[in-house]
Amino acid sequence: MARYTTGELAKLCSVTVRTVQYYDTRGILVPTELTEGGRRLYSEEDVKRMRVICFLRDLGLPIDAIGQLLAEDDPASVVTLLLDQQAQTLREEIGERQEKLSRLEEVRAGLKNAREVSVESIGDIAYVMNNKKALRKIHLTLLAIAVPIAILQWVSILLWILKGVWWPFLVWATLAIPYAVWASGWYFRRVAYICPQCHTVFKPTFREAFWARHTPAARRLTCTCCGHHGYCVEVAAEQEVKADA
Amino acid sequence: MARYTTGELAKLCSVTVRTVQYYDTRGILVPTELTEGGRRLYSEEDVKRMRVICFLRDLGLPIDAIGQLLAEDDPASVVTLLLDQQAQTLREEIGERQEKLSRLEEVRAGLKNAREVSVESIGDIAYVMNNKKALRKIHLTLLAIAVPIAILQWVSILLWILKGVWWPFLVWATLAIPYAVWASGWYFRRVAYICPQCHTVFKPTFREAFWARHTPAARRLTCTCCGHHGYCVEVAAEQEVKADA
DNA sequence: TTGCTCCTCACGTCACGTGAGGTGGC
DNA sequence: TTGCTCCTCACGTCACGTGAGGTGGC
Repeated sequence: MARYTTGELAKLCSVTVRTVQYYDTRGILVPTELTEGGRRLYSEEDVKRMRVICFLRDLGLPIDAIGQLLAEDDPASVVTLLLDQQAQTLREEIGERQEKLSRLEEVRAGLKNAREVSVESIGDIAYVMNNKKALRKIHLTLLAIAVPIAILQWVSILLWILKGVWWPFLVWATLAIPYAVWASGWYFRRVAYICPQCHTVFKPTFREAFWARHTPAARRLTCTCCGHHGYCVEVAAEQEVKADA
Repeated sequence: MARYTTGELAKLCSVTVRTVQYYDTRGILVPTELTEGGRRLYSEEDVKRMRVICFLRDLGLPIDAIGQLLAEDDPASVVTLLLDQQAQTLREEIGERQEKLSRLEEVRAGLKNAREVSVESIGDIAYVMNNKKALRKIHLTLLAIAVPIAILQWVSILLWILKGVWWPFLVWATLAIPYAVWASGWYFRRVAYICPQCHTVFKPTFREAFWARHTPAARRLTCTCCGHHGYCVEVAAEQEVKADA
């Protein structure tokens, strides 16, 4: 009967001697024989077993699970479960990493837009990203508020032009202006801005915010903290401001 | 100036107290102040820094890298590199896991076809999977050998039917039969079979293999090791058999 | 004084890698 | 005798979790 030393087994299975020794101490693959000098000797069977261990290990199974599986009287019942679990784990790990990857891309995009790359600007990007869901909710709500008014506007205008009926437009105008002011107030109570200079989250006055130049994501404001004037990225306010603010 | 205890900071950043302590010992986030009693006190700045640390950590960056990044005078040059590296790492990890996942599915399919689920049958599946590339190469070579002969066959048959020229078919037939025997010999010297009973890789006699019933992946043979008769999965032989075999 | 929080060791996780110092076997 | 292989500790990896045993601070 052929006998292999630790080193020979290691070479046959493309692992290190240390790995073979480790599997012995863990009881995953115990040598068939020991020399008087205490050296491990492995049989042909052991080589096959080692190959199975490496194969399962390379699928990502933990070695303890492999050890238990190979010690089982009836592996059939365990192995399918184990493989299913592992498949599930792998899918989850892939999902996690894809999520991280897409967040990473977002950060890279954020850094390109940043004035300077500092710890604080990374903090700003983190803040904006964590805040995005809340901000989107506010935007969607505002849209839901604005859409019916816009519809009424166009209906009244069309009535005027096509039918010469002018009074619906007058009704619309008298209602729409206070409505728009109220909606703006509602909106600015719920959002805040990040100063790119001092990185503080601040709330501008209603008047300044209302008339300020803006892009879809930022507004040209004066920071209430450091006085810096420039485009500030919009975020959802931490909590609604109380009546006195 | 607001000061936060370890527990308060932990709550604000949704981490454990132990994590906060750990980041201190690692020098990633050292508290601004210590009480006389040796308790850590963190400032508002520290909270922001902790948030950045957690944000970057959640992208999968190692904390040492985060620590170095935040200690940098000019993070700009480092941060892009670091993020690019991390993106690369994540992509590789996703690739690895997808590869493992597809191998897992293969194993599950293999187990369904196995007669019984034992350590040896897992070994067989591993063997077949590792062996697949070599086997595919043999199959493709055989195909390359067979295709020209098949073309000649059809050309000669068509000549006979359409033009009444019969002699090309005769020439084809006299050449094709020895050629086919030679090709079969070439093929069977290069493949072997796994016995589903004793899990040995064996080579049948040419005569038995040539006449045996078969499917695309298996052949009905008698194991030269245990005498078991039944379908045996085809694999590429470890090395070409020498002249005397 | 009683809870609660915080402190510092120090071990455990997972699958080995990497020496250190010694020895078997050709 | 000389290399080469193998042996057993034992520490290191990574980011903390989990007690143990003690103490600060309200």
